Amino acid sequence: MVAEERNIAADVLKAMAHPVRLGVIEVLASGEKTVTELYEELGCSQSMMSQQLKILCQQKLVAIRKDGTQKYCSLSNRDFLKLFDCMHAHLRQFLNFRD
Amino acid sequence: MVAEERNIAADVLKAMAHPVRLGVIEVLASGEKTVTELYEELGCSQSMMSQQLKILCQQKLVAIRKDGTQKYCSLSNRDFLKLFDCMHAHLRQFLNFRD
DNA sequence: GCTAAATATAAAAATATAATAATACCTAAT
DNA sequence: ATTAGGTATTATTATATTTTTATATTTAGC
Repeated sequence: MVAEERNIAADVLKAMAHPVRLGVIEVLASGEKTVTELYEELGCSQSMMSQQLKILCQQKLVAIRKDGTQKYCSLSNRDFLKLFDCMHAHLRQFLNFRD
Repeated sequence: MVAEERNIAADVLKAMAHPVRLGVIEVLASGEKTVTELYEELGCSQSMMSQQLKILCQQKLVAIRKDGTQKYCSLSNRDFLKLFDCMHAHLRQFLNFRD
């Protein structure tokens, strides 16, 4: 990776590096959801969700389609779901996190 | 992932979400390096490198062993190297980044 | 046109991160 | 004991992120 790629990659990772935004990615792994479904499921405010979704969309991690008065969110790049497996292993193996 | 796991995972991702720290991980993919080798190769100050290494160590992404007056850094968890492949694809496919 | 539901934006305060410069700490060798 | 090389820490300033609250926008249905 050249320096400029690393800058952009850092922005993408930063977009994932937040509990709510990670939650969004995880929930969307099982399919499309509306904004309301997301903030209810993740227990945060509507405003918070709207702002966090914007960040995820900017980095093209999430895509949104409009239908009437609602917006449906889905994952743009399911490839990053691999991260959750790595992360689970890391939490357990290196950060001694157990259920 | 439960909420608390997401908090910790966010911290791990945050540790990776920085151009210098991504650079460190990438350079260490090819093997152990001293602190000096790292900051020379990545073109940043010694102080900066020391601080960034501390963050990577805290999240157990990098391990350090001491030998005399030098410190040798290596990757604790090579599993996250997968990220670079995902990221390359993402940069090209979604963020229209070309060489 | 009015209303209500769904979503977005703005503003502000609190907190965190980034970057630099200066200084301190270790350790091996003399 | 001093020195020099390698690394860490601290302090500071600038900038960015997070979170909350209030308000605005959009659209469907009446």
